[in-house]
Amino acid sequence: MEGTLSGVRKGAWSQTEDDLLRECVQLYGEGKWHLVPGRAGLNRCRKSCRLRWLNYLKPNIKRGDFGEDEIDLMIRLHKLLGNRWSLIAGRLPGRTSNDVKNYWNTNMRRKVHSHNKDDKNKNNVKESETCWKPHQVIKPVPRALRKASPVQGKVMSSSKVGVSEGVSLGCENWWETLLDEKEENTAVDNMIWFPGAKDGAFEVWDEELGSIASDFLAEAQTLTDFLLSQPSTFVISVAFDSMGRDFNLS
DNA sequence: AAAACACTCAACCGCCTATGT
DNA sequence: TACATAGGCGGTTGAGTGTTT
Repeated sequence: MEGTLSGVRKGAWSQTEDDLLRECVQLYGEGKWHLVPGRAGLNRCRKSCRLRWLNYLKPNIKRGDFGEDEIDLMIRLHKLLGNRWSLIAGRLPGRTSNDVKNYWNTNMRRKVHSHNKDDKNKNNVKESETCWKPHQVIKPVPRALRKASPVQGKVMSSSKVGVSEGVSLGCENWWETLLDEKEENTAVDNMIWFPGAKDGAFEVWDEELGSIASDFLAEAQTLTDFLLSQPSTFVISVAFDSMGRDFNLS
């Protein structure tokens, strides 16, 4: 794994390198990763430095096994967001996207696999005892509603889902009405939409995906209930995160 | 005891997007 | 508008370690 081809060191980080990187970040702060190798005196590429810091050296990184609550939240988030590991990790304090991804790929994949086998055998084990079954991932498709005008922009259609182009949201401050009743917020030409894409773009879920989202809504009479219920509040905060806005439910 | 196999996780790679010129 | 550069992300790899045979 280790090598110095093209002059840049690769492979596992030594204690000395870790110390240099830590010192550099403490001195200059995070960011400007292209300057870090020079500043720290490291023969590593910017990406390697960034990754090492984010996944290993950064303070408050939680090590060790995932707790039950973390796993539960991870499953819910994955159900909603798909393989958006950084977003999922953002909702799991102290966990990195790499941790989440690794955990999912090792533990959860195996569970899916074993579940499929179980299905074939059709034994008497109750669903609640198997704890887990493969779910259909809601993979939101970002639509063209850029941050320049996340409010007054248009929800662009996708021929795949067959929605009329350019549905105006007609909502000056959409986040202010986010907590209104679901009828007002979810129905756009038979589609369910949520803000939540990167950089303020909206994401639109078609009816099929919406039916899965309804799992989350099942226990709530209104969207307000849904959004305010744990752990679904991340839906809002993800949206606010992505728009660079602070969000506080209290 | 040792070989084979399975698993974990740190790290790399390539791609995409945002931003600056 | 086009290009260059940086930041960030998900997918994948492979060395190290643990377990089984």
